[in-house]
Amino acid sequence: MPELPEVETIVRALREGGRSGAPLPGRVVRQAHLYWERTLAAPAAEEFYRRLAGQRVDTIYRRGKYVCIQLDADILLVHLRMSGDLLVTGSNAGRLPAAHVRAAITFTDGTTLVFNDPRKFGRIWLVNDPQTVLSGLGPEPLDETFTPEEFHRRLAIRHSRLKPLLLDQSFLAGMGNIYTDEALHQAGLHPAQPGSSLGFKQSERLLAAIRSVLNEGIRANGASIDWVYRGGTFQNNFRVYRRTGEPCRCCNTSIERIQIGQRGTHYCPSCQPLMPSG
DNA sequence: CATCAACCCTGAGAGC
DNA sequence: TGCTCTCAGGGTTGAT
Repeated sequence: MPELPEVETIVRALREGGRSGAPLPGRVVRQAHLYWERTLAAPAAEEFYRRLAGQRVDTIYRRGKYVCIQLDADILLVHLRMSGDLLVTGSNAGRLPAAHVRAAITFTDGTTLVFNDPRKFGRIWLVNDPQTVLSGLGPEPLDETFTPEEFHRRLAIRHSRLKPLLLDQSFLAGMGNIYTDEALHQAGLHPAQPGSSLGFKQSERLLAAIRSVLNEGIRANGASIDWVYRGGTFQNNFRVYRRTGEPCRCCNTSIERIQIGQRGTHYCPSCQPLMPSG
């Protein structure tokens, strides 16, 4: 499931070329097509086709888990959700990847940007101002200007447990189930620990752990699990995620799996004790 | 604000 | 082998 590192990997591939062919910037849209209309969040399909045609791709960047493709006049925003993927097919391919194509944008050079999404949860927006979609997002965890002091301040006013809090995109943008479990383990914090119970040192340690696992994930080109394969290798570095019953790499204690906020949560009971929050 | 449940979907894995 | 059943998982919405 694409989280920040996986989205970053995809963005870099689209921007710089690589697994998905030559770089996207500079190409001009000839035509778009939707194979599953609900993939398009806004605007209506007819307007989407009309406005997109003729626009040239400018810059490509990531905000939270969104892929942002800046065009001449508008910006194309893509959220991959559970199973989405973006790739570019070659000019002489003429065929789309067999599996689950929900949308395709063909350029004047004959290449096509394909949105593949087996579970149909992914969404695409074409808007003039990205803020109409992205305004609710919290800070970027890897942004250097986002300080431990600021992070601690945000934690201090939230009584929610750390697991659902870190998954809340308005609190912090980009974390998903994998990297949240991994970061909490690295920080030695129990997933049910209330955010407001953390002292400054613990907040600082948590932010460092978050950055550490995200950077590690990016370096590994993301994680490849389930049926969505991206060529990433971070799954080989999991310390707790999907390691239920296996020994903790730090202390050999058996990793446990619990439900917190409707999410499967993996942690080491020994390395991540629940601290009294009084 | 915190918590929970339902919903959107499909493929994988389990059970038979 | 092949069927049916359950469930994960991000995010949104609505209820308590």
